[in-house]
Amino acid sequence: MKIEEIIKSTKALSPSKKTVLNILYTQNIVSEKFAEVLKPYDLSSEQYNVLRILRGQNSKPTNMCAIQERMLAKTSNTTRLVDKLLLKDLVTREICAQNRRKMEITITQKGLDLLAELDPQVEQHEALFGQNLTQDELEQLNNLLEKFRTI
Amino acid sequence: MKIEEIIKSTKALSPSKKTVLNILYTQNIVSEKFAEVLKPYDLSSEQYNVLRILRGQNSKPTNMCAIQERMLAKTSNTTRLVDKLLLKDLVTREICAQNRRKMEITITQKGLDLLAELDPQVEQHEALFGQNLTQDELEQLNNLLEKFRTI
DNA sequence: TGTTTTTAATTGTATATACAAGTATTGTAT
DNA sequence: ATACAATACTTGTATATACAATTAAAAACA
Repeated sequence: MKIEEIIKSTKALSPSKKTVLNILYTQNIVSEKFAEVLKPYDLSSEQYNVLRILRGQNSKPTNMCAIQERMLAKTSNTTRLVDKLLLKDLVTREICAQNRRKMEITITQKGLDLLAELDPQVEQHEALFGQNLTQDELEQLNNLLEKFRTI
Repeated sequence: MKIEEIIKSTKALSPSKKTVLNILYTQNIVSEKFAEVLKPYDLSSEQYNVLRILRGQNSKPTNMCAIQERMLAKTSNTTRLVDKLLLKDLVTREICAQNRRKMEITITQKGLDLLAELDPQVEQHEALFGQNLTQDELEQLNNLLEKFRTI
């Protein structure tokens, strides 16, 4: 459905405005669907993202700064996300011996098992959206988005 | 910057995964920049969106359902957004005489003035992102996003 | 008419975001 | 060595999202 129909706009919109709205709306759709995938596991997409980052570090201890750097939403509050993951025993948190200001966050086996269980479902979620586009079109979309956000 | 660099991914990502991440990340950039535009006016993007919808109804009284239908984030809590706008005298809220379950939300002159002041800045925000793309490319991007989210 | 269902909106609770202020540790400079 | 600045993280407050439960009014129906 065209974005004008979705927001029930009566007047025509400029191409730039349409693109901004399309990006916001598409993100909403993708995120809602992803939340559905995670819901049975009582995990928010932000918590999932932190776990994924920790595994990406080959499960080595990672400090808060490094996690934050790798997150999509650069301003999200990593402390409180890690707090939630700690309560579920999906990560551990220890003070770094070399620099006592730093925290070492490590994904637990339970966390790794959870991610392993989620992997095929996450892949399916991504493939679901990709299905209507060819590889070429996906690449084209990626290039256009990159160009668009470069200001 | 490519999405792999942004999330500092060491391994290659599937085109679908890249697109999902690109959409989430681009939305973040666009939204952050938009929040900056609104900040001096002490208005959140969601509050702005409600005001824009009310003006779009030619400033006629609009009930909560109609507002919600036009919002991009379909699950956002319109009651509490309107509460905030009421406190700032940007809208009024009255019980509908025909159907006392419904609420009639109307944008005030103060709300209209605020939007009028914001209009050029909002347009500039959108144009800023569109500047690196031709009209054709913007249209292409709109079509690809529409195709991508159709599942 | 009285009961049930549907509709419209509000409220409660948990989570997340945005941003500023605060605390503790380390680094640097005199 | 002491003072000051920078770094790393936490905490507080307001706002927004997600979702379920609740309230109130209107519609449907027996």
